[in-house]
Amino acid sequence: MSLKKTFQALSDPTRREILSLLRERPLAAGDIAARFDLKAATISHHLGILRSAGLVSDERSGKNVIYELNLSVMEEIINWIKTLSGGIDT
Amino acid sequence: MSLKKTFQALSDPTRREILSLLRERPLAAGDIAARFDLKAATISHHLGILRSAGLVSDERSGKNVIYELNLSVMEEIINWIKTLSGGIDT
DNA sequence: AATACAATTAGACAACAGTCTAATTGTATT
DNA sequence: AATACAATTAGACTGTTGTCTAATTGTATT
Repeated sequence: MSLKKTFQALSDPTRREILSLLRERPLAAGDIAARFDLKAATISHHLGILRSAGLVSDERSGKNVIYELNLSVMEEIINWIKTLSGGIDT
Repeated sequence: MSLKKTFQALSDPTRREILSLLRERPLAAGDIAARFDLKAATISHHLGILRSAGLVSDERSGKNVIYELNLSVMEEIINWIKTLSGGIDT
């Protein structure tokens, strides 16, 4: 997972909001879509980008596809910032 | 400075490399441009985006314009990640 | 097996981003 | 004040992004 992909994925407000929703618990694609004023197809597209950036994982459960937050990629970002700042203490 | 602007600015590899260059010391726009296979106008454009995202500050010094890294915006990113992870220990 | 529900994929379209060349602005030197 | 140097701005062009509607796939229910 490249930093480019990660930052690009995080640059969209809708995608950041999706991640925030997943903070509490995993959710089905439909449940996520229901929270936005966007078509389900659009949300599916955003979920695809998040998945491809490694920010979420997905698993089918019957008719639904459950999405779950994956925070490990965030480590990469933090490490990159650390190299920039020469090891700032956050 | 919005997260959108910040992440968008960081999503471009050239801009990330510029920030890395500025890690050591402030540099003139021309010195930065000299490190890349891109036209000076293009680099100037990138510097404008970094400035507008608050990631660098600039100051004119005679004929040159000196760019300096500004890390304070990174705090915002880290804080956002922290809210997502519910206070992960990095 | 037929129908319905959940989600994704395909294709179209407007808006935006990264690059270039050419023109412009700002500062210093002669 | 004329010229040269450093940097930015303007305008054009191509490629990418976010959204939509329509069509498709996958799974469950009847």
